[in-house]
Amino acid sequence: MPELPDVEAMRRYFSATALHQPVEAVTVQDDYVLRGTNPGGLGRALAGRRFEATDRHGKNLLVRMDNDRWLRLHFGMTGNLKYFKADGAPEFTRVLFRFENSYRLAYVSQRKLGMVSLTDGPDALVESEDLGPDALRMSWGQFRCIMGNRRGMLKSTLMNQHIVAGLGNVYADEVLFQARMNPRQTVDELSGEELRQLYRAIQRVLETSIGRGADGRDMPRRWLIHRRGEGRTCPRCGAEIERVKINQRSTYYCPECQSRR
DNA sequence: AGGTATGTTAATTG
DNA sequence: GCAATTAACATACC
Repeated sequence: MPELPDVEAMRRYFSATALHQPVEAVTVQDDYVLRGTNPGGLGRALAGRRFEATDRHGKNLLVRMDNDRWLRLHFGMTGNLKYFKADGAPEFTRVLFRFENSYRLAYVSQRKLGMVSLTDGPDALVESEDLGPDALRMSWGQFRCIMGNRRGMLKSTLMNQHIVAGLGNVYADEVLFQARMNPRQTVDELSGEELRQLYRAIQRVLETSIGRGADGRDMPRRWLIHRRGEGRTCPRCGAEIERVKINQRSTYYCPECQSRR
């Protein structure tokens, strides 16, 4: 689930549910996900505080507290938030925030590859993690500048969070499909016009996905996202979709529409 | 048993 | 500094 559009959906969910209420307690059910803190430290940092605002950078959800410290949530390969009023918690809940109104917010991460930490804010996180600009907020000029000296494959470059933050395996494939570019093509092979088209494809794919609630099933009919799997065909030309490994990850693309030049 | 899954990091080599 | 490769991490499913 958690690439940029999914995290944006979670950010909106957090904003709509868990702001402005004092945190009564924090229960860490599995401290594997904590980074740079521990259950006691997290509890002391949050107890009695209120969450006041949310932000997002790439795949990171950031939440500002009333003392201007920030909570950072990253969801790894599996992850979700669940706000509820009841006892117990969803399966695979790793951290549970309990509010004074007796509601709870569960940070759920089945595979425990997510990360929960404290930070001084978005800028501090970008600095400490050496993240590239947010894929949806970067300007064309910024993108052009960043890609200027790169030589790597398009797929690898788009997925590298240190270069551009937010695209993961699924959306990197979708962007390249929409831009009709081969995932193995390298950045330095693109003309200025092609780079511009790639930028536009990133913006369009992410905006469309967010606009549809980041639910893969609701994406446009002609998107590649529906054709990830063996023996599927291209929604544009009917050719068989190919699967290759790039960066140890399955990469799907249409050999006809996305042929190399 | 082995491969796969929407993620990140470190080590190694060129 | 950049790029590619490999391994590791944790867990469920086919």
